[in-house]
Amino acid sequence: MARPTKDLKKIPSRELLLQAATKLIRTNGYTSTTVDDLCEKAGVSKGTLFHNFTSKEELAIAAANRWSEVTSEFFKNAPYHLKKDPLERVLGYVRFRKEILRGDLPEFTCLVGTMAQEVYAKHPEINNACFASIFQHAETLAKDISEAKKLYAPRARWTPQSLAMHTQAVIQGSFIIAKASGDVNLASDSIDHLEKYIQLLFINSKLNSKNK
Amino acid sequence: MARPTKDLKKIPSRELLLQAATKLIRTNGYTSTTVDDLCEKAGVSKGTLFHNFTSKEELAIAAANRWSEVTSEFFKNAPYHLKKDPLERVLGYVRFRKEILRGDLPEFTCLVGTMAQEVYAKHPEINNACFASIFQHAETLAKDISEAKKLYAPRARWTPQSLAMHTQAVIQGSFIIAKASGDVNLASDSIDHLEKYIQLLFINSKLNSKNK
DNA sequence: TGAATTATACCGACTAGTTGGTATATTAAT
DNA sequence: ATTAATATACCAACTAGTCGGTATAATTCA
Repeated sequence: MARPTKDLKKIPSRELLLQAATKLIRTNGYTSTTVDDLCEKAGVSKGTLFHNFTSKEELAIAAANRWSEVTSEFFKNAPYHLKKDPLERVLGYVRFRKEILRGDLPEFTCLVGTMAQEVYAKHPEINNACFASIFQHAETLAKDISEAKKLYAPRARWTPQSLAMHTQAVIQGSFIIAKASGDVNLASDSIDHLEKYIQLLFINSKLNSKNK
Repeated sequence: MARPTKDLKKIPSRELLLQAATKLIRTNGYTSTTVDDLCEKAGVSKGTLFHNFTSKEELAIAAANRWSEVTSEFFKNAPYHLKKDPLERVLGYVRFRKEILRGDLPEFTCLVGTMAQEVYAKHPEINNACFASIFQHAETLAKDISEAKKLYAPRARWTPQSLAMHTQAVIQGSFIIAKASGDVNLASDSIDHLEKYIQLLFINSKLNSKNK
């Protein structure tokens, strides 16, 4: 007794709405994205939206949470994780972030960074979801940084957490510059500087260790 | 024959509106800031707003332009400019940016960075004004970086412009992190990393030069 | 000078359209 | 038959922007 209807089932409305929210909010921000826009983009009626989410705000929160899941999966499967040397994994991460600056701005720009900036005062719950996403992502990176530090710069005074968070700041900042200028290369250049910084941070410690 | 009425004249409505726009948009973003909010904050009627500006968008553009003027004046008068060594001026700038992270978020956060991120797709003219502001500011810094480079790292392959823009990216990114987390220290830490990067960039070049 | 004219700054009620959200109806799944 | 999912019509609040009009200042003219 096959159930072809279920197996061939189309993407559920909830998922379509989350995707629509991600696209539209990345492009135009939270406030400018209207409920009607979301419904139209998802190809779904207003009733469906409010059947799945109690409010536009809740949809935004759900989108931020889904963003966390999707991106963590995306980076988990990225090739740089295969490197055995933790420093190479850290540098691989940074290079990977540069490589994925392709296509139109809303395609590589960060949903949660965009939203956090805009809604932090009026929608603290959305803000919390955004920070959780950024923080969680930074923590994953911090693990590799921590291993690299133990290996190559055990005495350095900076913490892996702060370097991980700095990495996120640079990436978020580079998105702002890219959006403002319309020139992705500026974002790319900034990430190059970040890569160089991390290299210098470790190379220098290596030298210091040798000299002591 | 004194003219006390004129001399004691109150701040013109136009100026009040620009100040209101700066405060409100920094806090809530462009779209969430309503015309009524702006009027109320400025203590001015709607008629007055539209007498001085043709649209909310034009007010935002004017606010971005005024932001350029005010901030450039503010940094021009900052103490780090007195240093004779250009590298010290560059480092002084970075330290100064860290020092002014005081008070509530909307007090030190960047108007044009906030707006650019939000409006780049729907209000390109606002976006242009924002980029002009960021770019102009970066160019001022690039001059000092350029002098420092000639002095201490003439052969390094990075350009003063890209380092100046990177500096802006870090600062903008640190604002996002601060807003998302509600913790100014994270912004502060990120700027510390930036300072260390610039130091390493020059120290390392000095070493390279000596070794050659 | 001082009255007439004109330009500027300002006000707040109003409007046409939009907003997030609801109520009710219809359809599909079990 | 009952529940879940979707659609549509609708609403009250809000939105940016308009309009008719007033108060004040600047300019012109007698």
